[in-house]
Amino acid sequence: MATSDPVYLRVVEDIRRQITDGSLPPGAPIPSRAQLTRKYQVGETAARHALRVLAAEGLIIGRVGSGHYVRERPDLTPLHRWRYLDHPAPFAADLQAQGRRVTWDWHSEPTEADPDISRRLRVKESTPLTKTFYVYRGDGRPLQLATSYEPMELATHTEERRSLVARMYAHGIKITEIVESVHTRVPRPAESDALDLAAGVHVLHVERTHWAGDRPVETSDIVIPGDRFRVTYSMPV
Amino acid sequence: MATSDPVYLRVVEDIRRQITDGSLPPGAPIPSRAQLTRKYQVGETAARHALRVLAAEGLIIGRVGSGHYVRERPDLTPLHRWRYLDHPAPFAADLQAQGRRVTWDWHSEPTEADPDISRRLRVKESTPLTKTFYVYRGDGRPLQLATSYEPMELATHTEERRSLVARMYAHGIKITEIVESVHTRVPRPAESDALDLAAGVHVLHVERTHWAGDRPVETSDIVIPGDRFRVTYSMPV
DNA sequence: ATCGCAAAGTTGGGGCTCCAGCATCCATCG
DNA sequence: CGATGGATGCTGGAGCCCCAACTTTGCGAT
Repeated sequence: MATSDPVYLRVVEDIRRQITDGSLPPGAPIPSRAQLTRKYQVGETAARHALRVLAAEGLIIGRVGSGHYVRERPDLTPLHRWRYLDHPAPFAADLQAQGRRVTWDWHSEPTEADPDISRRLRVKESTPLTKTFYVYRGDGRPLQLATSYEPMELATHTEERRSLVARMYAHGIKITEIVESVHTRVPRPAESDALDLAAGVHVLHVERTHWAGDRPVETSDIVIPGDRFRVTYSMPV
Repeated sequence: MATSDPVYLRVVEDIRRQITDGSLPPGAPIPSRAQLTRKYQVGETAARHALRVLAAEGLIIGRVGSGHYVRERPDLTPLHRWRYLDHPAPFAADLQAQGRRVTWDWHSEPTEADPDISRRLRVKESTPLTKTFYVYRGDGRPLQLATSYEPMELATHTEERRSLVARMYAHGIKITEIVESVHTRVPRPAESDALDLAAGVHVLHVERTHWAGDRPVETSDIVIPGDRFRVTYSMPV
């Protein structure tokens, strides 16, 4: 706003405006470093920094050798990778940070054919899947349920306390993207039991799928009680 | 992991590990650029980049002239600033990005004494507050409700389509932090009406407070229907 | 013993440069 | 006519440098 604002911010704000108001639609290419340098009369450092900030915000994506492009779907959590790597359930890391003792246990079993899950993993219904059921507890009380489905040949070593990402990596599969969809709903009876839910309490349902390139390799349903679920976070402006 | 990994990542991962395993507790100072350069035998660029990444992740905070420190509360949304500046309600920007036409209207009125709100704003119960009620619609259908409370003398110009942050800035108040707490609950009758909720549907309740330094200057309750609320986001790993 | 001030350290903005690796495109060769 | 190969342009990593603004610290003077 003021003239003393860092110059890279001018670039960031101008491009951001163009993206949010639609003049740069999804998929549109962003000017390259060299072009930005000329267009906004800034140094290369500022141009690079602007692109890096926009990429970190999830608004654009850089493709090596090609250029930067407006993302199809804005990416809400580009920089929170670390809190997802060691836990199949979100918020567990946050709860730990809040000083609560989080523990979890799980067991795996083969799963019968489930059209919905097969569709999510884009495999034939006959493909054998491994279903792993997790219960998360905070200070002893059940906090979250997670049900994870993986193709059976990939699901080795689920008994180990290793993250999915690390396990897949051992198979030569590199997880490149996680897609989550969140909504709330009425709990199923089994869920009410497992979570020790009071009558009438709803749950947050997170449907998460791990992708390796354009192939889904794991999908899970995470169920979080609405009354016990309370996340507090802050952001510096 | 591989030796070909960028060197700054080695620094990031080592510091991150120390923070998550507790050897660097909240408030602890992170070595400075110069110290990191020596300690990890990397260039200054790599050291700076590592600190920038950790700061962007919300794990550490940099204080000019002083140093970087482990944050007390990990910051979940450092880089999503932009999506909060123009909307008092979260997800509105995301819905727009999904191609839905989001509109909203609002009206302000003075509010009677409310101990709970006064407590949240840390003002005496006698302090006059302005209450602004927002309704967000996506393609005509009600999507979210928001009720915002501000001290009356700050709440001028709420009739303008300006963001809270910009309005406060005009008062010389710089919003430095936003704290949100999220849980789900049963909707109140008025909310069911306004949101056109089917029976039995629960809502997401977001309690948001804008802080200027250590002083809360606005607080709002945001209500989101559980059935209509569906956010999908992706993250590159 | 306390106050004030200067020096040293630190962040954040900005600049310039080099290079590896990848993508794209076009021209040339079979 | 089609396939191959090279030139060109782009990103991302990395190095080194300079400077303004701010904090912290310690010294020296009162």
